[in-house]
Order: sequence, then structure tokens, then C-alpha cells
Amino acid sequence: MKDVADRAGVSQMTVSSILNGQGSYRDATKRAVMAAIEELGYTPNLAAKRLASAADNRIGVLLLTPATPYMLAVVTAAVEASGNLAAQLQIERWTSLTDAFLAVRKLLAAGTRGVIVPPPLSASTQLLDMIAASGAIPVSIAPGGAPPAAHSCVWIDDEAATAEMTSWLVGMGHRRIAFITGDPEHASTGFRLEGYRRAMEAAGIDPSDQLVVQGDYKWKSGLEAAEMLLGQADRPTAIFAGNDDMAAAVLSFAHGKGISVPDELSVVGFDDTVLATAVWPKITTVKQPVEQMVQLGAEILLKELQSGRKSPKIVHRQLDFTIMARESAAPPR
Amino acid sequence: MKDVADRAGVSQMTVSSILNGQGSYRDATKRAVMAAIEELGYTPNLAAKRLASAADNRIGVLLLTPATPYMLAVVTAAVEASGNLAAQLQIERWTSLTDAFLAVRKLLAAGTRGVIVPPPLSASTQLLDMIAASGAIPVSIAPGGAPPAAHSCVWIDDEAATAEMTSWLVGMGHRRIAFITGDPEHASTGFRLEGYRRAMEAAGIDPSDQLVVQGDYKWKSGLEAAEMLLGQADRPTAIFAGNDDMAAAVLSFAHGKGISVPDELSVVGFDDTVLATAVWPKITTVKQPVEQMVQLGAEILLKELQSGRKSPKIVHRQLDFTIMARESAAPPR
DNA sequence: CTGAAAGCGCTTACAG
DNA sequence: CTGAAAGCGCTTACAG
Repeated sequence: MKDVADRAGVSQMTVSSILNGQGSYRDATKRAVMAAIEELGYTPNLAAKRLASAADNRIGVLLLTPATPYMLAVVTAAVEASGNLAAQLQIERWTSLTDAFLAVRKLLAAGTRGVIVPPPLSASTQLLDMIAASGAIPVSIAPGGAPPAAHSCVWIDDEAATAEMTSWLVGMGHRRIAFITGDPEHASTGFRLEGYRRAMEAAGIDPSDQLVVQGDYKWKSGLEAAEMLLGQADRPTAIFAGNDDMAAAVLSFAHGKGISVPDELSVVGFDDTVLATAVWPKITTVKQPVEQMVQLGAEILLKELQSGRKSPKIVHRQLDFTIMARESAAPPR
Repeated sequence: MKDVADRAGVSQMTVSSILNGQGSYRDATKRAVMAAIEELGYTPNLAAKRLASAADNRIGVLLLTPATPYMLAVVTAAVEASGNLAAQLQIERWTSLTDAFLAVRKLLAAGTRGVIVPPPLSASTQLLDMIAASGAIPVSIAPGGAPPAAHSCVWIDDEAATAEMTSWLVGMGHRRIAFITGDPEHASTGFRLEGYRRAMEAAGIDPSDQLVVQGDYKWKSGLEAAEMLLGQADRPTAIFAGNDDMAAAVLSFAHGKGISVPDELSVVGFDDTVLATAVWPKITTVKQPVEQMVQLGAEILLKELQSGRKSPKIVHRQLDFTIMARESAAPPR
């Protein structure tokens, strides 16, 4: 950076300001600096930046293992976000709910000042409270439908999302639409189911045509639900699985059964994880903007950490979901 | 760290030495320091450590998007390794082979001095050469069977692995064992197939009983292969898929078809990614120690970077694979 | 076996 | 609109 400053004929501080888009400077100065950067092939040293910036920039993320595709998306997003924000990221793994609390303790002991809490932990008021009580700041990611009042949160409206997807299916002409619920322990489960019900009702579809099978977000439960739903004579024309893992399982089952998707059966999911596009046909699903959610969560954390406030300002940010129309859904025959 | 030193009545440097296990110090000193750390709840600042350590500690990793489960394992491992080694990690995404080269250029432009190259790029001598030519150091991860002579590499013996798994299946009593190959573009594909063939031959199994179907490591190809293999009258009693994604597809197809796994059909995979345990029944597979491989790769890079050598010392490290016996394989009926 | 001091490459009040 | 200088929290030759 010093070399750049010398070459551009300015001070190091000016280079820093320009690089960070702060303060004011003349256009000519900026051009000179940019040119020098180009010529020298300069690239900032992230470690120095992290060190020189506010001291309180250690954030952590809780990683459920064995990792689901969704969790891996969260972690990758956290890595990118910490790069963008010059934060120090610490990843702590957990497996059972008991060691989730242990993992939090480790994180805190390691100096983490803010923690990104993805589902299903993000809906645990108890865990969020514990983090806050210890003096660190939690930010809840996608806690389902209703953000925790006492803590910051980034979320999408799960209920509206399943409602919209269901209506979309109805609009295509489907009436016998089945729904596979998620893990009852997850807060999102109830909201997603509710959205489905609401849309079905709004479409004036006979409740007896509403086929709801309980799942738990895992592949196996999707398989079992598919067996139940597709084994009977009067099959649904569409199956809405509460997440992509279960949708993928339904897809596979249908294949083996010789039921063509989407010709004879539409299958849709939720989340838009890697699975949705790894599988064939690609799954039509609700995209949760995980990267953006985590990035925003990290920003909230860092801003709060650097504000020096005694008690954190609670911020709730709701983001938009998107229906990703792909190949697994079509009008019924 | 200064506080710890003061409390323990030693210098900061002594604390540093003890923390890093370098130099020599009295046991009593160490105890005093440890006690001070405990009392103060001290935790090292990684950013400072990275900055103060050798300057050349920027390493990068190439991430194929959309990410496969295997790729995500690589990235998570890279994040952990960079934490352990106090290195700066830069992640660059690529999608097609052309932008793989672009991604490398970006990485190099960003100051990366060493790059971890996972499959399928790890077998591309051209890409490895390009990295080396630019003055950075490549380390090839799992390039298949034969490590690139000119570059450092961490690998497992894919051929020996499929041979061992095949023999294990034979030992259970299987004779009609099918094999689904991977993407012909990947170096591992040939080696894995060769291991299967070798073991089948060694078992004295009639070549006409050897069913080889071409796949490409993707789920869809596993599905198609399953259709071909299980659609015919004289079905194999076991299917060895070249990776877990294809094995999962076979599993699902069999389910729909009403073929019970492992009772009527054994299915095994390769890699041991999240998919292997997400699915049901859990897949018996060859575990590739990805975390360890990536950690080792990062270590090789950092050691070389800090050696100050003009031309890098080439190191090839072969690690052991493990057969993970789970629920998808059993003796034939 | 232990320490004083310089340096890693940035950012940030504070001046001008 | 721009700069001099201190400081972030570590590591590392070099001495003793």
C-alpha cells in the first residue's frame, strides 16, 4: 500500500480512503491511485485489515454435522461474508442439541463476540438468550415465520412462500396437491404447512383433497411419504415437499415406480439447495436467499459490535423468496 | 497477550513461545502462563497472528459451482485448515473449464501464493502448470490414481480402493456385480474402473458377468444406469457406483421399483460425502479422507511458501482410504 | 531459559 | 481535499 501511495504521489491514508470509498477526494487522485494499483498489481492484505479495523470483529457460526446441503450453503456464505467484511470467522460444529450449547460456550470462550445462528437453532429462544446473556450478540437466520422478538434476525416469510407456491400449482390446474411436512421440532415446519393450507382453502379446495403427510426434512421421510402417497389408487397430481431433500426422495421413488415427473406427477420443494439442481429433473422450488441472509446477518453483527452500544439494537430484516420454476412441475394431464 | 504476560510475570514473547510450543521454557513458566490464560479467558487474535507470521500466507481454493457435496466438503475443510494454520484463505468460484482458468487468474491477481486444486481440476496438468508458471504453487488434491509428477499432491489410491471394495463384495458372495463409471473427463474414472476389473478378474469371475455402465458422476446418470441395470431380467445382485451421488440415485430407483436394499440388491458408492448418510439406507462406501487431504495440502503450501525456496520442493503424500460398511450392502440372498 | 524492540500492512482520530 | 503518526496484537531475529 505504501508503494501504491508513493507511485500515485499521495499518502497511504489517501489510498486507504479511496479503497474503502470513505471520505472525499478528487477524481484525479482516485484515478492516479487506481492506476498505481493496477500497475503494481497491489492487493490488500486482509489480515492487516482485520487487525487494524475494530478489534471486535470475531464472529462465529454454528455448523450442524453431519452437514445437510442447507447447512453447507450457510457455511460457504459465512466464509464469503467474513471475507467481504474483513471479519474473523470461527466455525463450531455440533451434532445433538446438548452439544449445541457446548459449541456456543466454546465459541464464546474463543472470543467470538457475535454469532450467526442458522436453523434449527435459530428458533431456540433459549439458545439465543444464552448467547445474549453471555455478552455476545446472536443473529437468528431463517427462524421460520416469526422472528424472535428479543434478538436480531434475518428471515423470509415461509408461510407466504408455501402459499404462493401452492397457488401457483393450483393455477396450473392441480387440485389434489399433497404436502409433506418438515421436522416438528423446526419452527419453519408449522409456517410452511400453514401456507399450504391457506392457499388450498383460498382456492376453495375440499379439505378432504388435502393430503398432508408428516415428514422430518430428511430424505428417508420423503421416501416414506412418497410410498404412502403414491402407493394408493387415487394419487395426488402434485406433491409439495417441505424441503428439497424430501422432494429429491419423492422424485427418485416416482422414477422407480415408473411415474413420470412432471408428466404424471409434479414435485416441488423448498430452500433451493444444491440438491435441487443435482437431481433430475431439476426441482422447482422456493429459493431462500441464504447467501444474502447470512451476509446481512454478518453485517448486522459487525455494525452492532462496532457501535460500542451497551445493549444491542434489535433489527429484523425480511427478505424476499423466489419461486424457481424448473423441470419438476407442470400442469396435470 | 500482554495482560497474560503481566499476570504470569513473564514477557510477551515467552507467552508466544509457549502458545506455539516453540523454544524451550521451564515447566513452571508454562504452568504460570497457562493459569493466566485461563483466568483472563485469553484467546489469540488470529488476524494479528496471520499478519505477524510470514507475509506469504495467502492460499486459495477453486470451488466448482453449483457445488457438489464433495466440493462443499473440500471448502469446509479448507476453511478449517486455514484457521489451524493461520493462513488467509481466498475462495474463487468457477463453473466451466474456461472460467476455471479465469478463476485462477483472479486468485493470482488477488495475491494468492499457493492454490489448493481439488478434482476435477487437480488432474489438469495444464492448469497446474499455469499456476506454477505464474510463480504461485499448486497442490493437487485427489487427482485420481497417478499424481502429477511436476507438482505437489495429496492423493489416495483410487484403483486399490475400488479393488478392495469389489473384493469385499465378492467375499460376501456376490458374483454379478455391476459398475457405474464416472465422468470420462475425470482422471479418477479410469482408475476406479480398473480396480473393479482387477478384483473381478482376481476372483475368477467370468468377464461376461461384469456389467459396466457408463455414467458421469452425476445423479441423473446414476438413475439412467439403474434403469438399464435393473430393468433387465437377469439383474446384478450388487451395483458399485463410481461415487455417492450415483449410488444415491440407484438406491432411490430401486426403492420405487420395489427392490429392497440390501436384501435383494447391494449398492455401494465412493467418496463418503454427506449424501452417503443423508439417504436411506445409509450407503456403504469408500471414504476419502477429504479433510485430512486438504489440511495436508494447505500445510505443504504454507511450508513451501515460508521456505523461501526458488523452485518448490515437490511432495507427494498418499493417504489411506477406508471402507465404510453401512447398511446398503449385504450378502446376496 | 527468557526478554526488549522492531515490524507485519492496514485504519483512524486529529490537524491542516 | 489530504497527510503524519499512533496503534491493532501478534512473531521473530538477536542478545543475554
